[in-house]
Amino acid sequence: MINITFPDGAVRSYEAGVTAIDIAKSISEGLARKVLAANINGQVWDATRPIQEDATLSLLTWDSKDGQSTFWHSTAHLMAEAVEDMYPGVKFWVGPPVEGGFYYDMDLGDRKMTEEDLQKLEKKMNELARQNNNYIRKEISKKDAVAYFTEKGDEYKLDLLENLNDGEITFYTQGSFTDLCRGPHIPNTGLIKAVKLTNIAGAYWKGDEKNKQLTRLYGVSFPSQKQLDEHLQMLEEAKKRDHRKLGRELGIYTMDEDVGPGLIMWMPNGTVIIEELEKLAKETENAAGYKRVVTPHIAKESMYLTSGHLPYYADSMYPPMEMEGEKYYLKSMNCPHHHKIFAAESKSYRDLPYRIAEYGTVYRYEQSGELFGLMRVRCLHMNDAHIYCTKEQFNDEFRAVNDMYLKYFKIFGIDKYVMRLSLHAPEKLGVKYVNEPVLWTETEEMVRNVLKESNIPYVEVQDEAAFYGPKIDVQIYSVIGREFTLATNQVDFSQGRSFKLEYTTQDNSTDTPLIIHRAPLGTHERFIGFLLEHYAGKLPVWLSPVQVKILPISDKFTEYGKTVLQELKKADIRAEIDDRNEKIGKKIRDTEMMKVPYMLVIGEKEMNEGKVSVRRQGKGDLGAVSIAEFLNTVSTEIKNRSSL
RNA sequence: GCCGUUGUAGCUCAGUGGUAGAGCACUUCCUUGGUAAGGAAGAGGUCGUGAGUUCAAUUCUCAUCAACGGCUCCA
Repeated sequence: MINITFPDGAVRSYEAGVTAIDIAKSISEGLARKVLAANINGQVWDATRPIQEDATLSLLTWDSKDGQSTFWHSTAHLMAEAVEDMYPGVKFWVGPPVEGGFYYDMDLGDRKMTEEDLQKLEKKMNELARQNNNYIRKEISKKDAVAYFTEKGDEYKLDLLENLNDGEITFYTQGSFTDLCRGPHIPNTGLIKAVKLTNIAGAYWKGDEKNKQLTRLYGVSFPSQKQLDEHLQMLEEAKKRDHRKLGRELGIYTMDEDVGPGLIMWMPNGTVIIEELEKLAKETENAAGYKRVVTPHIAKESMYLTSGHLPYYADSMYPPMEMEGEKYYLKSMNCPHHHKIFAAESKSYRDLPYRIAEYGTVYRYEQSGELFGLMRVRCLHMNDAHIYCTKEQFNDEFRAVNDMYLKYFKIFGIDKYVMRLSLHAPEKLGVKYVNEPVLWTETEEMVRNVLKESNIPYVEVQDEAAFYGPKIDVQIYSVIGREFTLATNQVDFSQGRSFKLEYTTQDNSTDTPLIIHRAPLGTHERFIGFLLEHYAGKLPVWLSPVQVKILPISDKFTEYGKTVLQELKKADIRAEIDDRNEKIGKKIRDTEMMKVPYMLVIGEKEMNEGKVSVRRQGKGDLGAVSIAEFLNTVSTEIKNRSSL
């Protein structure tokens, strides 16, 4: 007999060799039907795998993340079975569960998969699922495993086997499909009640673009049709807050083939948002001791050779223009220009920290397939600044930048983000990173300390640093789940030397400053893209292109409406009047759709009493107040940059 | 850049080997209406671009450009 410890601490005895399913049955049949897998001593196991020793156990159902992953992983196998049926001779690479579903990478040879095939595959998968086949785990020797896949002619699985040893190789079989797989899997295909194959994509083998491109099939599945329907419904809802859709509907930005891919044109509404963000940035930076600078959009090749950018990033810079025998590049970063400003006057330690800021326009020739709405573009406006400081000043400066981030995030109500400490990879020194092993270690430790001291939660990631130093990235997710770096705070111990930047120290020698590159508000493009999705288009009043819309009931009240409009404009409120020949219901609907935060409905009653009837977007009628009272409310809300 | 999909009016989308349609938006007229779409009429597109097949191409084929879903990349 063995002792099984349950999550609540209860201990029960079972025969050795008992399975999680058996245990579930001993509790209730209903529970047993829902069990997908089990957590045994902290490891996820098949619910059908015999337990031989004392163990802690928790049963995993759809309600747990591990349960879902197992479910999706098993569905990937089911899909592979269907694919093998439709495409005999197909070779498989890997098919893991991912956030929101699963995929399987495969080599179809010369054949192509089309959207129609997906529906046929779904049908086949449903058929196979209804056969109620068990997922059967089998431990197998490396020799036999190699023999199996050699026979099958699947060089991808053989490649996987190369890195595995006897004793750690298992096969899983369901129905007619057998796969090399670590597992675990759900007990039976019959649990998979609803399947949706979402898309076909190419994916390089082992993620390397030099390798062959495999066909990747994405899908998602659920234990009930209802859950699938809800999932699809949720995706539909998410699409509604896609910044590309909102950007068009709200007149924020546009793009045009004649202008070029990835080149954003900000329309009047979007420009208002830009100006408000810049106002915020300038206020904040002024208060924090930054000075503003303005630099040109181009520079000679020699500067990017000095900076070291050209060798690393030539491919993603627009090709140079030739003038007077010189090559000029569109700038893809502002730092070199800023360094030149630092170098323009001799500096002493008394001048440090020297902080200069610019909403700099930079151009990056991003790969065509990477362009994505406002999030990934080829011309961007960075909330850029560079801080030149001594080693002694570094901690305070770096922390001040972090504090600035947190201040901004509070204003925007940004709470779902990950701070990522991006470190170098020692084996790539001299290739991807400047070859200064000691400086790397030192500065990485400095940055880590700042994060620790300020109690900011963060994750460390290798091989994500800039070529000139470690950095902290703030990662966010778009509504369709793509990850982006919203803001960045970087240490640079390299360019100061490259540009021979110097300051006179207190003892009259010279030293090179450390440089901090920072962009808490990222770029206008990405930040506004993010904000549109974050607020679902319902921007706070201070950011709204139109803050107040005046809606006269009929044209008899247009004149009064215009006097209200003048009052609002005098108070610097962005207001408009809807004097179209439309009914009030129509005017309200249109204004609601444009997500204007305040609507002022005015008619006979309001005109006679010198009032306005206030309607808040998404909230409805708030009743009538005097013009002065409304002005006061709105002005305060704007001044405080309130989020609601 | 690579794989796949798509490209018809400002927007969302039907449709066809014989040079096109709806809804919304737009213009004009009627209507003067109290908190999410009042009514009528009108205007608007060489069907992404280029070539090929054909008596005839928006429709079929190829190329190209762009967008979309991924992969790779992201100072």
